[in-house]
Amino acid sequence: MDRSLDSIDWHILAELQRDGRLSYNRLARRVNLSAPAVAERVRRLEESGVITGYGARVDATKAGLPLTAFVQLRCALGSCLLKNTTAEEFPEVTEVHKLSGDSCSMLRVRVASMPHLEGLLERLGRHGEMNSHIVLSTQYEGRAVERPADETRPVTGSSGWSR
Amino acid sequence: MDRSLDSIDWHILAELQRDGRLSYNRLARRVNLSAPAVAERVRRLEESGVITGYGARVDATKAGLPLTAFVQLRCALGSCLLKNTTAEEFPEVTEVHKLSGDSCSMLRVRVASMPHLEGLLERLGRHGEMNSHIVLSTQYEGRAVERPADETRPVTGSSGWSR
DNA sequence: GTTGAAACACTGTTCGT
DNA sequence: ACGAACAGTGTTTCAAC
Repeated sequence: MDRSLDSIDWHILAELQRDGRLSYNRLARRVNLSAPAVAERVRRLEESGVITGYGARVDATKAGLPLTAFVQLRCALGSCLLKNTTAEEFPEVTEVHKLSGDSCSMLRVRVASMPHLEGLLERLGRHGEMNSHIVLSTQYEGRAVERPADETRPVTGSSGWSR
Repeated sequence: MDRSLDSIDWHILAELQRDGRLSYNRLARRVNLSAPAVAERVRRLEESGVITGYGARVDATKAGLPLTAFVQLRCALGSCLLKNTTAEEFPEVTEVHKLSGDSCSMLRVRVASMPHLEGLLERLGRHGEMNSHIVLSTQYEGRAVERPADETRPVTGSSGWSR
């Protein structure tokens, strides 16, 4: 059941990520399969959890939330954000990642205005040392999950440390 | 045409972000409107660019790309990543943001394995000073674009600096 | 995995309020 | 301008090969 994806699966994933409303008919034509066959593959991708759902893509800026920032948080002892708050308290926080390295987490936030960001950072700052980075512009985003190139990419060896 | 979104629009956006395959019939029922009325609103949201499309959500880990990292890049003069490379050369890079502050850009990357990441960072490192943060786990992600709370959030004043 | 058929559901339009 | 019904079309899903 955890068998890897073949190239037709990747083709299906690419098409569905580009247009999640494709019918099995059209999708089947694009991947050169019949509708029932493609329906069965999609069903398997959904049940195995590779496809988690379908959603509309919304332009946050056009919707009135033009500001994005990344916030690195180094949690203070006993006031870790993850253990002391909920997602509902911080609707501006769109992502929370635990990190290796000197900050324990990386937050992504989205706000309507600079005062809004200022207030948010003040509320976040109570939970530890903060390092915020305002996004001036987003050059590239929303790339589809693609099949990784299976070519082995050799890393330059450090001759002085190899034996 | 750039008129702001009312609460029904936000309700529609919430439903469509949760399930992009909702028919106008079901959607209309959920927002207490008729199908033609809701179809017209969705059409406007699409044409005004608030809704940019519909797509399948794919679990990158389940698809064989379990590693994510953030990379802050401080471009070296004359070898800025954005001006000297293309998206095709770096399929692992899923986002590129220009930043304020000491690093000129924040990259988000997604790879299949640690050697894969190592090779990628070596290739990226040629374009400037790098600061990478490996994501250990993602606690929260994919939050829908929501209506911002319009309550003004007053920021604590700094009494010593106000007049 | 493919083809064909039948039932179903959806969309877009038209009309009435 | 909104809501309701109708007709046409496209889709899904089953069967058999």
